[in-house]
Amino acid sequence: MPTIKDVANKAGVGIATVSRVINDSGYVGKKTKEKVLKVIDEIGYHPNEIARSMTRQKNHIVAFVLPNNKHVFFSELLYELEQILFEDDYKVMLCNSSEETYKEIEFLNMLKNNRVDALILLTNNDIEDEIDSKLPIISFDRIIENVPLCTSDNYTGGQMAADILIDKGCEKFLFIGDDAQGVNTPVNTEVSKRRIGFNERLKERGKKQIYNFEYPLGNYLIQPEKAREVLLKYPDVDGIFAISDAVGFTLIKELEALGKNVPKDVKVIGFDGGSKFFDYGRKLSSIAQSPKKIAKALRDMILNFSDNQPVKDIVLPVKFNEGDTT
Amino acid sequence: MPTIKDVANKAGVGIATVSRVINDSGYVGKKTKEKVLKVIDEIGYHPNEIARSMTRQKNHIVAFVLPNNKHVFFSELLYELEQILFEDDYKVMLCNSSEETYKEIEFLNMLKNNRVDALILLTNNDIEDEIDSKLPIISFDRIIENVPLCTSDNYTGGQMAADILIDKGCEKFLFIGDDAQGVNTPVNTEVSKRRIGFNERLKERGKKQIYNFEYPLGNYLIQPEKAREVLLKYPDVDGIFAISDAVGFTLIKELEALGKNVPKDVKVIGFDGGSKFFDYGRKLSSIAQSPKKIAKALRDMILNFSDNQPVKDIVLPVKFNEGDTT
DNA sequence: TTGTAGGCGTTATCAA
DNA sequence: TTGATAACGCCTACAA
Repeated sequence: MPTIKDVANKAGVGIATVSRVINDSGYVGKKTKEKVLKVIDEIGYHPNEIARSMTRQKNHIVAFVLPNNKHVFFSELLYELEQILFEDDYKVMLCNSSEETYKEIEFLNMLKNNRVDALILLTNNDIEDEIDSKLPIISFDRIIENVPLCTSDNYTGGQMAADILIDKGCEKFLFIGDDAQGVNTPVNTEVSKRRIGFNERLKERGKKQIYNFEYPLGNYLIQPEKAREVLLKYPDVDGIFAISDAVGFTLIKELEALGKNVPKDVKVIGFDGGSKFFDYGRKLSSIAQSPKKIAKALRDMILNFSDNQPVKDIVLPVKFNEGDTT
Repeated sequence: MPTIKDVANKAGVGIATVSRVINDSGYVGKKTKEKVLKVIDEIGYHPNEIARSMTRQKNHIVAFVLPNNKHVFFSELLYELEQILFEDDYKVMLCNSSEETYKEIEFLNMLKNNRVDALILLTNNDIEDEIDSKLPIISFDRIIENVPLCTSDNYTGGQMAADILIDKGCEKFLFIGDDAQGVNTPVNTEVSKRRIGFNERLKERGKKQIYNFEYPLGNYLIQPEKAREVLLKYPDVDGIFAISDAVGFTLIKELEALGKNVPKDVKVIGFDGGSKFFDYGRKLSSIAQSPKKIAKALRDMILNFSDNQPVKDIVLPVKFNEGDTT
């Protein structure tokens, strides 16, 4: 691999001049510039980004720590994030924690070691003690002291779900989901606001028959047997709000297996987006987050970190995607 | 951030000694070692990986260039790859090309810029001219001269599909899929061997009624209208081999919409895995690739690159996952 | 407008 | 066993 020195030698100039040319900085004579560019092309010189990172102590990499890139919503978010950061010449490092504490911590160390420009953290464990809030960390969906937060408006989303079910005539409600989200230890998650918003709005509007079933989901899914058990336990429920689309879908399948008609007997609303599942059966009504908007918000936060600007929390709006299950 | 120098000063030793301690290399006195480790802990020293990469001219990063991490099969492969490389302390950089030529090329440049130890390339465009085969590039599913290849045994997979459909009594066959896989320009892809293996085995076993429908899929999906059009064009077909599960699913939906019974009237086999779709409706019979095995093979190839060992092509076996569509 | 030299934080070589 | 010191490739004062 040719270096800046090779270019300088061959062009008969100093390395500083070559540096100025490739960075388009400082004064460079027109002819000199042309000559340098020609040599660069001839010998196929590419600046060594590692060396650049060395002086800058930044490597233009953003690490995204998440439970699992296979999950539909996460995969969309990951995709949008990578797409938008590409425009600013940031690269995305994929860090699947598989919900393991030791992996989350290892990735945190990577931030310290690798000097990534920023780390986006979607934890499933209580690793607050491991976090140095002076580092460029952004939390997605988890509330961590002194760490800037990006999330969707889960509380309003819960309220919306309540309003929709009430307006459609439901009387007996069930929320089903994983409140803790932590596998090994509970984490303080934004996601629980879905339940809280749902419950509070129901009460505000005078509804009394509300069941909450909080089940520690493994891998963000509910086992069909468990779902059926819950449905059998609350057979008179006619309005269900599921913490995610994935859970919502399992519920619908089990409801139908139990001979219920969705949405006639029971209405179901999920959370995340719904559209992703359209190809595979029912169109699930869902409170939708926008992966694209989230990605943009994260990008803005990252750029603020880079510019040493203050990084403020961002809460993004959700919207109702009507399917055929309400 | 403290540096190796800070550790050396505080411990009253030279930086070389500290280096030996953190790398566990060379001789270090027991007491010296303890002292150094204590200081490292006290001041919270983390070796700067950028500087390490500087001397090594390697950064322990593998770039994975793929069309889109949202696709089910790719997302599984990505996940498995990240998981397995984590064990060897490699980080994975996600590079979505979105099937765009300029992005693929930009990611190739990243490799030249010395950022990554290896680059796994799943292209959708003819960028062979841009590839320097002396660089640590591994091609997945695409045949590129002088670039080591990792792929599943698509040819045998096609043969298997033929055998299964024949054995189940089918007489009139349809292959449907995207042979070129290139969006802008055709690429020489391993994937077309699915069709070739299928056709050749059918002929070997004396079958004459074989239709091939090669449709340039955008985004790896087939539009439902297009699928229906094809099915109407070949109404007497009773055995279908789809290039992917995603295409297979669309076909099943359209077949059912046309009043056909799957598998009674028409049998359908997909390719990739099948199980991923189990939750959302039919259990599609499928020639399954193993993302885990592929990831392991890729890991081995990467390690060989690192050790300057020869890197040989790897072709992995596929197996038939029986669902309820055959 | 250009070139020299020091520094970024490590590793590796070579004396001591 | 240790510790200077020279790379690694680039950027950036500072000088010329």
